[in-house]
Amino acid sequence: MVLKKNRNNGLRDFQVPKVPRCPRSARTRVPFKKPVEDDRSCAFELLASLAGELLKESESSASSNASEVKPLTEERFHNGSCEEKSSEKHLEIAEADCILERISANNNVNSEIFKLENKFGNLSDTNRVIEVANNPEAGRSGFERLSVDDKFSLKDPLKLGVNSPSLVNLNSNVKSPFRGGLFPNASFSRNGNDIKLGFIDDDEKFIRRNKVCTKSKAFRPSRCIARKIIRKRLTSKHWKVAPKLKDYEHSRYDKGITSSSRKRKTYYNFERSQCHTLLKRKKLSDKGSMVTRVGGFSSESVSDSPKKVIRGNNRSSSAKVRVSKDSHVKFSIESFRIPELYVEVPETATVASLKRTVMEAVMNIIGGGVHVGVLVQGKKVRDDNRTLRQTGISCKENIDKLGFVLEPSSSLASPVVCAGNPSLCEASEPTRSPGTPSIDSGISVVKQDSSLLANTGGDLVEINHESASSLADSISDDKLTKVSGALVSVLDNSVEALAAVPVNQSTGHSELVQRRARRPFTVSEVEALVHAVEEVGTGRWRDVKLRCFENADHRTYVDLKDKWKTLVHTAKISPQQRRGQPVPQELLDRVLAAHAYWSIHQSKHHVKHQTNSVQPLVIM
DNA sequence: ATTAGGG
DNA sequence: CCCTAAT
Repeated sequence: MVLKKNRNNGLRDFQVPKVPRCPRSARTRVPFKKPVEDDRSCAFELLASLAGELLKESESSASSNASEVKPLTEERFHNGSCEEKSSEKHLEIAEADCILERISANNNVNSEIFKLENKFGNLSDTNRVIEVANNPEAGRSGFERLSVDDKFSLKDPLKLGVNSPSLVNLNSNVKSPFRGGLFPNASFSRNGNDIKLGFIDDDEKFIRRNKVCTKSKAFRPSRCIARKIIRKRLTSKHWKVAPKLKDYEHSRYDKGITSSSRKRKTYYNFERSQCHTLLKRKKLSDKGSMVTRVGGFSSESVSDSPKKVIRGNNRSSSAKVRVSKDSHVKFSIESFRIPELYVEVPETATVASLKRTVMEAVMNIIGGGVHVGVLVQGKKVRDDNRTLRQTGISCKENIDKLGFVLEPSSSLASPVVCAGNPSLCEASEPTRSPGTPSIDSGISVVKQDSSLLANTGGDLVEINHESASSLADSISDDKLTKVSGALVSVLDNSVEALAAVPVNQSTGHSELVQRRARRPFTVSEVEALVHAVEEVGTGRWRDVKLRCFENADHRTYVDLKDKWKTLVHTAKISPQQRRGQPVPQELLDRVLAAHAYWSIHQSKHHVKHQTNSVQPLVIM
């Protein structure tokens, strides 16, 4: 079978014609320099990149010539006149500004969105593969988190990956009380007596690159905090209180974060001010809140191919199946549907923040690693091992509903963040979107699980105050209100009921709360962990965290503790039984040594010594 | 908020 | 990783 995506006809929607671009070389090095200005184009770029990746993937897997996908070379760029592109860019931005202004002015987003759609639909030029796409993790959180004073090398985008801890500092003259040796390749930076491991993580870029944020929790990026809160909220199965609207904000919101701790006060306040917009419940209660739903960007462009083509009628994409001899099926995918976006902004939000919000929503989707889902008869084909014939995709069959959807990478089970309206976060099957809320601008973004689209045949659900409260049910019952428009603007002013209905309750899908994406510890991390434990001892995970993982926000002290637990276990079992990325035996030995040592010595006995001076410890 | 331990 | 109980 030939899976061919014609470069001229296919994937047109992801092509980027006008969008200004930097040369590949420049993109890889400077792309994050001025994220704010670039984010718009970044989305387009990512779209283009996505197309490129898809193209590349399919072609390589289909034994076609993968080299058809060529990145824009510097050469090409120069030949292509930077100035032109640059001016185009300004045009684009200006245009976008206009659109968004119109949107905000009229509160009528439909027409404008359609125009945007058309824009997307006209994208042409798949000759570019954006490096970010190489590492799904890298681009997920949005570029705007990268500060200008980024000291990390951006030459190699792959370094931005979670599992690629970048070295902050290489002076690793860190003595281990156990080994008395040096950490060879560990990436430690010495900070007084603290050894910190510098990690770059998509979610943490912001923190790490902005010192301000690392020191005081009061300045912690609201996003992380918010995510935690959201998770917590979504996690708690019993928060069913239906306070009066008036008290809602306080009773509900404060409940979670009001704490006794005085010193965290500012933190909470900050958190609150930043996060309140996240809680869609509150939001929805706000009279002026506007929930916008952006349908997938897809254009149902019709190919002018004269061939005998079965065109997929699925809303999720525009696909064609060409029948050819030797029972090969040729697909011509004209457009993909991008998973829906949920965007919610207060009326008082600025246009700029709306832009960022939409931007981030898009980024979250296409930057988080995208897979392709196949839909037949409106149903998602889940069994990847089935043949096309078995699936009903064959020359004979009349494939009137063949569709493709872009969906978040299902490999990592990231949380579906229902920043605003949890009821919209339908739990649906394995593919969960790594949605990340954007709260920087006081705006929340919710990415809808794309598989929802698939399961529902891609129908859109109208959101309004009537249907919102029962939306979750509607979705799960497949009683979807079809909406012709790609975007529905909602002025919601009475969703009290909704606000009080936990997702779990209304949907019965308690699994909704996603567990965090699995993030295997790297050797460097293990190294750091071992080192910290050696010094601090077990049972003081907070200290361990502070010592070596303060900047690795995705590693909680619980994580560290758990990791230590597994390390000890790993060290005990035979190498054959170990799985995952192998941990150097040397480290495992240290683990055992430290474990043995600290199980005898109470770690508290050594507290003072550990904090200020490296106290040589006797290996048991 | 942390810690410890089971799942 | 998650969840919880106990601090």
